Amino acid sequence: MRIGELAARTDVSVRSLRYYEEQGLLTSSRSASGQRHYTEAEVERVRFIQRLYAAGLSSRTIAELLPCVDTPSEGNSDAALERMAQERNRLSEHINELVRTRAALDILMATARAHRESEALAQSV
Amino acid sequence: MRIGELAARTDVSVRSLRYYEEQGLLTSSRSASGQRHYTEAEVERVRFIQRLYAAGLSSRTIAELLPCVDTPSEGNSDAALERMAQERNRLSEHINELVRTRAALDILMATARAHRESEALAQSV
DNA sequence: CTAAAACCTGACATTGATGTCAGAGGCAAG
DNA sequence: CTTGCCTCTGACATCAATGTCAGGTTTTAG
Repeated sequence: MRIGELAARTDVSVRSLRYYEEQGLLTSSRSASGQRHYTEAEVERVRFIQRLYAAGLSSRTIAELLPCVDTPSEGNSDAALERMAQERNRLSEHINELVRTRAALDILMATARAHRESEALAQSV
Repeated sequence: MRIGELAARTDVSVRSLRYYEEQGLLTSSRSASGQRHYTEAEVERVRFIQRLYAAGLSSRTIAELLPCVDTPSEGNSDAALERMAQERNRLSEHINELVRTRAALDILMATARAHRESEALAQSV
């Protein structure tokens, strides 16, 4: 498929796809005239990339991990495994923090609701 | 306390504290000579702001929610409550996504480890 | 064949939070 | 009083991901 279709199917802009390639996160075969062509597999790959972005990884970090996805053997494995474990921890910590923040929001909302009700009560008297 | 101390205690740069004030997230009383002064309460507030930033809220969004924290009564409550619920949902979704990403990373790591072991095995033969 | 739509490269713009610098003033200790 | 550190404002720089535009080529549909 060409870049437009990949963009449509992944909800990622054409611009971004080209940027991913520039950053070494994505590869494409080129037609004789130079147009990028992708296979089905790239759809999943782009979604995975998006997911890592959403997890707060930079493209540099993603670029370090993806080779490990492509060829899960090789000498890279050792350092890459370390790297992944590290990012995994960062992610876990981040998740914990978000959960705590959500809890804080819940308390805030409960307080606000309580105030609203006490106001309604005051008004009804 | 002055801005330097607040910065030190919250691990937020002086520059950022001034930025928060500019964005309406933080207020300070000024001394006669124009220097900012803060109370103990601001320490917690800055930490909370950082927390919301980490949760992916923009300063604009934070600015919408904080009034509701300061005066949890008033007419703002109604719209603000809606806003908070909305952000709360966004946050929950985000957390879910991160958890799924972490799971994907775990699978990747397991695969890499398996490969490493099978290689070690091959070498030992 | 022709026009519209999609693609190419390369460049510049944008956004948000933050860094950094310059020039000036404030404040505490020696 | 002076020296050193902190603070002030205002401006410009940065970074990463993405948007946007221009000028040119390719592909597709009629």
